[in-house]
Amino acid sequence: MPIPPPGREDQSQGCPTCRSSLIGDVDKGELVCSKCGLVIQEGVEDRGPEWKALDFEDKQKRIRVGAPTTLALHDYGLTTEIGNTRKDSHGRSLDTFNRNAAEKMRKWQARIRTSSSAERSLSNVLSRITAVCQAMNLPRNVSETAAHLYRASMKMKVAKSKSISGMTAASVYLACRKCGVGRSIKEIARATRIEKGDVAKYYRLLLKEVEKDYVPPTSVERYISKLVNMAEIDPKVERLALSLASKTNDIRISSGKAPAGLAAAYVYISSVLLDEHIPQREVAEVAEVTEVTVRNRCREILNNFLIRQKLRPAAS
DNA sequence: ATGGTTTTTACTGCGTC
DNA sequence: GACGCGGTAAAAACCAT
Repeated sequence: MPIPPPGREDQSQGCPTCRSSLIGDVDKGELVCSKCGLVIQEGVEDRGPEWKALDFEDKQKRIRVGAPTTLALHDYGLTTEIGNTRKDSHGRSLDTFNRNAAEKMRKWQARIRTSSSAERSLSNVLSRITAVCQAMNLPRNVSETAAHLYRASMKMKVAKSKSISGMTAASVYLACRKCGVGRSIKEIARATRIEKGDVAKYYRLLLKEVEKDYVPPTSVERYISKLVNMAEIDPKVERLALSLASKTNDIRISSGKAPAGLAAAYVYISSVLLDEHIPQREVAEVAEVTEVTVRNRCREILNNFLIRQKLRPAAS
């Protein structure tokens, strides 16, 4: 059943119960009756990720990574196939001349499709990008963005004679940043089995040549959420950490500092304040920084701001 | 290449369970 | 004694110039 464009009504098929017209809710991938709200068909098509996840498990369940018809395929998934049936569109047999012509066209079409070396390498890189994104459980918009970036770099001849794996990693990393998905170079390097320095090198290249706009680093808030998700920390710690972060975000504290360390410090402070007390070691570990860094950030935050614990009504 | 800044490494001492 | 924590010095990594 084809999905009508968003908001537009599809008159061809009515709702089975009230006979009203159907509306395609593209965001949810549903076909919904305009009157009674009945969902006719669910999960018709994945359109982008659902990036609202409450906890880690939820996230695992909801993230969808796939390779449908998009930028991630070298020909956008729009391939023309010329069949080798010996009939024309009306079902009549072709004469010898036309049959030979069709045969030739078919041959060339198949040859051209992936024959140029540029095409072949493009499809190679794109499949690697999707593989990496899949392995890292990244949402689809990231792999799309990464694919787009790689295409752009290729078009601008930046990718020429560059390491394919390096460009893959850099595209994915930049895509993560553009999409606001907090993944560190370190994580990308791990997933692609490339040296961190190389990822950084190609990332800089990409930044300089392709993505000229400023790409803000992943915000501390994102890191906090990520930390909390990964360590399965009580959401109330996250809430406090986020509010502390928003109230104390200050150039004195954050400029030039690794956001992961800062996030770890906020989470740590919050956990202590809420009597959850997650050890420094633990936050440091999931944030992939050292305890020393956590301590230093903590000290700076506490030195610059007076954090008073709000007295809660005595529970006991 | 270089110099300033930040992070890591490695180590020590303190208090508590 | 094991653990969590706070601190320090020096090495390493990072970044802008």
